[in-house]
Amino acid sequence: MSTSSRTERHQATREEILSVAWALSTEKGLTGWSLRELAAAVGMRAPSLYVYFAAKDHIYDAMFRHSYEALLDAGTSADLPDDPRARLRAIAGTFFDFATDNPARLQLMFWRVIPGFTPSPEAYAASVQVVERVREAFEQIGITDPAALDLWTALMSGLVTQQVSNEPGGERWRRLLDDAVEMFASAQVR
Amino acid sequence: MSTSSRTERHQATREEILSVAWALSTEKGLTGWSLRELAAAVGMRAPSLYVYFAAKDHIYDAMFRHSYEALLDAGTSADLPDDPRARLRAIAGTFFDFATDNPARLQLMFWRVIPGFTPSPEAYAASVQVVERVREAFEQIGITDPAALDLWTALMSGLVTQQVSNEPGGERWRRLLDDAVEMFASAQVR
DNA sequence: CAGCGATCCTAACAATGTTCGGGACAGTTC
DNA sequence: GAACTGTCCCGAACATTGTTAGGATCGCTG
Repeated sequence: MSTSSRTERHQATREEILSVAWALSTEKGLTGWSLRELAAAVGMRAPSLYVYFAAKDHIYDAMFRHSYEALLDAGTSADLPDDPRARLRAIAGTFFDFATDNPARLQLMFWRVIPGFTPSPEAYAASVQVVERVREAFEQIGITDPAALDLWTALMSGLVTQQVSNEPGGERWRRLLDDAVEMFASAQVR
Repeated sequence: MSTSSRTERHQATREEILSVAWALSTEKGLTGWSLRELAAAVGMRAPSLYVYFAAKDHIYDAMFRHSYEALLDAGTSADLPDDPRARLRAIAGTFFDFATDNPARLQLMFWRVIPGFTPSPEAYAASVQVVERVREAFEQIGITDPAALDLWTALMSGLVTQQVSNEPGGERWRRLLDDAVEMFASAQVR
């Protein structure tokens, strides 16, 4: 286990750094911590972080990717009802609750909070996969129009954004979710 | 004109600084310029800016306020048709075009792009006024349910956000606007 | 055992927003 | 007109940021 142990330890440290970065982001905001702070919380000095990440943005990139993979997981584990509208409501609810659960994560995923940060192709692929998953779900229901999918993503992101930026922790837009789904569904059958 | 000329010149310089800040933001991004850069473009050094603004965030605050006042202007100058749905379409179109016109402005108004920046009460009041204006317009049409207004703002912000962050300069979500309005309107009459 | 690469450090760099202290000049007051 | 006062602007400096350079240590590999 010699060679493997080396890269294994490397990987383990990488993930510990990420885990601490998440804790700091949740506690002090996505941009509320410095590399020196992060390093100290892991038990090292700032320059040593560069052994594991080439730049601070690379840490954000890994977090970005993790977020979308987590969303994919949340979407997969949720079991969906058969009735089309109930199914849409379930998808919407899962997404909304996931998105509003951690504001720092939401900022990273949907807002451009970090100046100059653009997700890497690999990280971006994870986000594309999420949309693809929704597309498949829509197809099963019988909604194949790409425009409908675009409208759906706009509606969902709008609701979540309003909730988090105007009434964080509240339910004002959460309560509208079923109505919004109903509105969307009715517009599809014409 | 002694005393008045002093404060007048002060005010004029303040606005010149803001104007240059807008130019820099449009050209290099909302957070793509430094105080030294801004100062140089106005013909002074960074510390002198503090004569006019107590901090960089105060410059952003003034820009934030200006943005919402401009949106209010755009909403006021647009003349609205009588037919309710056509009226909604006009409101939506005005808003969408204004919001997507300047990405830096959109970021400042609706996204939390500047770490730690929160609009001052006076600046925030301008944004409240915009929502209030929409509320009045809705009232005239006959939509008085506050939930409908919340749904509307979510829908609009979602469409604009998707357009700017996924296809800046394009029309993919702009084309959905009338359909979105139709969907919203149909859901109100039940 | 010799060597080499991974890991971690201290020191330092450039850039940032911001503060300090002082100089120049216009306006007001005696 | 002289003295004062406050505004405007500056150079120097500070703390903090992400990041790089160079060197020491230590463990795995030949």
